[in-house]
Amino acid sequence: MASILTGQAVKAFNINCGECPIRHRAVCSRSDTDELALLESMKSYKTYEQGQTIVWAGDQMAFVGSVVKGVATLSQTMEDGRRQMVGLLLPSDFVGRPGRNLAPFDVVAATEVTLCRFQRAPFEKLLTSSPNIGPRLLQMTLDELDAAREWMLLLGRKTAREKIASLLAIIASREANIGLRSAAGKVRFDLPLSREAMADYLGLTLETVSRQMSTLKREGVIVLESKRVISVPNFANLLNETGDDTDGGMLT
Amino acid sequence: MASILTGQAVKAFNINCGECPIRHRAVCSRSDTDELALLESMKSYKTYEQGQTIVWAGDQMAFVGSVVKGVATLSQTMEDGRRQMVGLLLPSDFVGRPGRNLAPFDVVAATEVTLCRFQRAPFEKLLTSSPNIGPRLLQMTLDELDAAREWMLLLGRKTAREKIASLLAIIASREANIGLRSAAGKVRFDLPLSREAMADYLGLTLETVSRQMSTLKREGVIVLESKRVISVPNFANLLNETGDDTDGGMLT
DNA sequence: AGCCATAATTGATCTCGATCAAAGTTCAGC
DNA sequence: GCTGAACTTTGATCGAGATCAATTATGGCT
Repeated sequence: MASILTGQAVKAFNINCGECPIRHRAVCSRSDTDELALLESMKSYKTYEQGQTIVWAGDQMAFVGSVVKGVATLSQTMEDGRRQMVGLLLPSDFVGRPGRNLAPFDVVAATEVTLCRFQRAPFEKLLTSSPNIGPRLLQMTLDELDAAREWMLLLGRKTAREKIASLLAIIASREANIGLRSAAGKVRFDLPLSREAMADYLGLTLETVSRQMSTLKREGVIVLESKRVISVPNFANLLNETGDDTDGGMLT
Repeated sequence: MASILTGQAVKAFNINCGECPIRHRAVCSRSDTDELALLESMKSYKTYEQGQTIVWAGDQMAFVGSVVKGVATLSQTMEDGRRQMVGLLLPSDFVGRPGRNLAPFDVVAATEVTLCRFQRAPFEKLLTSSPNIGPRLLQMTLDELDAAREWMLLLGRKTAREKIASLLAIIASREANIGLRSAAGKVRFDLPLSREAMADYLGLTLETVSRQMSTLKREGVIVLESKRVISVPNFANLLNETGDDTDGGMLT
């Protein structure tokens, strides 16, 4: 299932990653014990503090891996400072591109972020020798592509209100691990982005984001328990504001 | 090289495709004679007339293949009719998604389009047996992803004028087979899209597209030889209007 | 050529979101 | 608990692009 949220919607590895608080999703099948061992020996962890740039666009990227903890963003910036986020990386999302030396976009830690990393070179060697990893990566990338294209609809055609509602619905469903169409009643979740980061993602200004949040709050669609903690009394009401097909949600 | 133009920037197959006016790009290496023969036996051609929908979003898609002639678009539509194009398929671009049964977006013939098609099922079997096709498809998909993300910047942050200039620059460079940074002098090319299709791609209305075209024409940046044939007296001037880094173009 | 349907241009006006500006919050650090 | 910096909200105004509405090409057809 592809999420509109991020190019990295699909989880990365299913190595039983010792110290990781999460289990990476299946790239290797459980029977690929050699691959598992090799991957296990390659991995290393690194934590980045909030606001820190993990990789600059155009720089070498020596590793691939996945987010263990925290939230990172993928974004690009124009010369005059206009910025557009092109992906949001939540825990278990994949980072990096096999076969690609240079990072095409900035990767920035939106909160404190811990990555589980694998050296790119040996990982790519493994890619050619294991019959399972390649197809899995292709499927992941196709999911990211779908997500990016869903976001193109949001950026090109949705109103500010619809954009905000869409973002909140997606974050809510991902954090709560519910499907977007399961229009359950009350949902409560943490918003891991500043108003400015939301604006960068939605193609808006931070003032417009703030105003729309206030409006949705005034109308009772959302409740701001604190600036970064939101609860949604009735998830169906939020979905109604996204502009997406009501009986289905925005996913294919 | 990824193009901002389309998710399908990278060419598809390098089969010496008998009747095809183009040569499909390398998926199989030349030595994979068995695979080549198999692919050759699977292929079939189909022509769609202008305006015809090749596949509807949500429908089964029994084939993969590539565009031989003409221009097709990938797009999605909201219930109320708002439409956003998410990819533009030019000759030699790949169509369809291995491993995916359902089409996520509408595929429409913008001009008369001829596809060279392969049944999806046998193609996927080939995918597992050949060591070359998989990695090639992964690289293609990564290029499409880069292109989609470049387009997100355009949709979210560029002005109408910059959007038009970007689109023209990309089509010009693709049709003329020149790099975006080769700021050569005069370029002349065919515009295979209606004003409405351009608007759908750029997240604008057709009136705004028309107005910006007129403005660029009035200022001498472009010359409208006919409504669908454009010449650019000085390509560098057009690039200057795209909002992208002047000494490099919009590609990584 | 002339006709007609479709595509494109141009004009007038409106509106949503941007911009400029000023308070109000929150929280880390002393 | 205070203080100050960063973040957020709110207000006033502006403007780019949308919308509504005519015209004006254009190209396919008889």
